[in-house]
Amino acid sequence: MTAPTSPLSISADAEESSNAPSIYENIRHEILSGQLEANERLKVSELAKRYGTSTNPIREALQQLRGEGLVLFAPNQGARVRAIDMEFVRDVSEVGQQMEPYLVRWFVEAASPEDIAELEDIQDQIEELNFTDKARHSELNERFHQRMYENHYNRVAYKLWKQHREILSSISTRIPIAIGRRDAIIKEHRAIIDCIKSQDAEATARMLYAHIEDAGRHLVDQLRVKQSRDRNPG
Amino acid sequence: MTAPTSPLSISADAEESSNAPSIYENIRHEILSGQLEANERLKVSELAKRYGTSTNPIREALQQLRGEGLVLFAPNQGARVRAIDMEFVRDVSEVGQQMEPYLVRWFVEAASPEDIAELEDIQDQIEELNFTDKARHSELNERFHQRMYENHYNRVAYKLWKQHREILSSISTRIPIAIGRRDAIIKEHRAIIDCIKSQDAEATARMLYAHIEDAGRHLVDQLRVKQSRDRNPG
DNA sequence: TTCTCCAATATAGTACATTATTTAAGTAAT
DNA sequence: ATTACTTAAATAATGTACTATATTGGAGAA
Repeated sequence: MTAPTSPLSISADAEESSNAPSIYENIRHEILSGQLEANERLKVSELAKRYGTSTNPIREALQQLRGEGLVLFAPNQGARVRAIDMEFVRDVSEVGQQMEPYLVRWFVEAASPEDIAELEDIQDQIEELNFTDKARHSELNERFHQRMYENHYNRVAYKLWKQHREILSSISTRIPIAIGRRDAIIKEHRAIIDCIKSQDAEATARMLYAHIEDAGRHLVDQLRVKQSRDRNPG
Repeated sequence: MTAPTSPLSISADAEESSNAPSIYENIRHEILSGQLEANERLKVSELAKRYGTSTNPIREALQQLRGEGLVLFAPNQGARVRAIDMEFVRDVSEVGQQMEPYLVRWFVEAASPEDIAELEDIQDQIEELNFTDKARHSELNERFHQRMYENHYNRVAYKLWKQHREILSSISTRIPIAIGRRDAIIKEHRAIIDCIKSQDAEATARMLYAHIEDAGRHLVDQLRVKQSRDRNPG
């Protein structure tokens, strides 16, 4: 219904990302994709050189990211990349666990047959892909969830979900999906669709709560494995 | 335990507000307190003159507020104050309604007798004050809730709550509290304390869910009254 | 190694230039 | 006369260049 996209926590729908990615979007992507490491210092002059601008636009982009929480400032020491570590992922995931059931209830009430058909179509694509392409799977998975929430009347909640979702999917593309988890994802998605079809908002909310919990646990577990591997390589 | 204050959605605990309020904090306060009106244009040069600085610090403060969602940008048109209208308040309140039960569950598990005693002490002060001072009541009410959440392990959730709480209390100080609501607030707070004492996390969560719902409805209703008054004064 | 101090570097703020948008005044058309 | 359109001057946003102040990091001495 209303337009989607927009960076921030609370923003109204205005704030549209135009075609050319801004410096803000670039740096944001560099942080989420891991090109910029955790706690790495973000030197303004260095970034300015890299992006071919003066320092002012860089500083403003960093301040915006600060407001979003992806960048931390210390007085007279400038900016650092927010570490996206296990605690942070757990925290963000648990917030999502609270929000998604809330968001989906409205979808169950308001969904048209076309909405549900589209959801099933996305799920078909997920199953067809069968986890052969991690990035593509992540994209489809995001579409699946987004399709349910994007028209929610609560734009604050939607934006919040979207923002957190971007953080989580940025890591999930850097982590393997365990075989057992693959089956579970498909089962859980199908179960959620069934609940929506039977118009049972509370049941859907419960299913989704469990689904996010499983996804979050898996993510944190895999992150723990990765971290211990990174520490003692070989 | 951990220090309070901090602007943003996701930030780590670093970001401390030093003693002297920054330009960012000043503008933020001006927005929340209503000194800057909804959708009012935030002219950089004007603010710079007012704060006795050059334009750069102003621009950076505005970008930070943009990241937080309190300020909206349009290309080549600069910043505007995010309208804190009924829909927005409803949205923020409903997000809180999802988060607070989650936050309080942990408190119920972890609370020491001293924690509970402190909570009762704050509630005593609220009842003693008996709504004679709206600003002071709002402060105590915030303390009551904050006391339950401030030590939660999920810093993302806590910061999010805190940020939203500041938005809501900024309006609640500008509208009257209906007589009936006063009794309800006291009853609900006492009921929550009782639930905590009996160590029933789920019951506490349910009570709190209802409490936030009531508070949110009251806020939106009063805002509706105020808005129609503002339109046809007399 | 550990500490001190100084040079190099980075941040944070000021001043200015360029480009786009507002605004209002003037003109034409209904 | 009023509205709609044009246009130009004023104003504001956005970006560059530079300055002052603080921190960082490394050489050299204890």
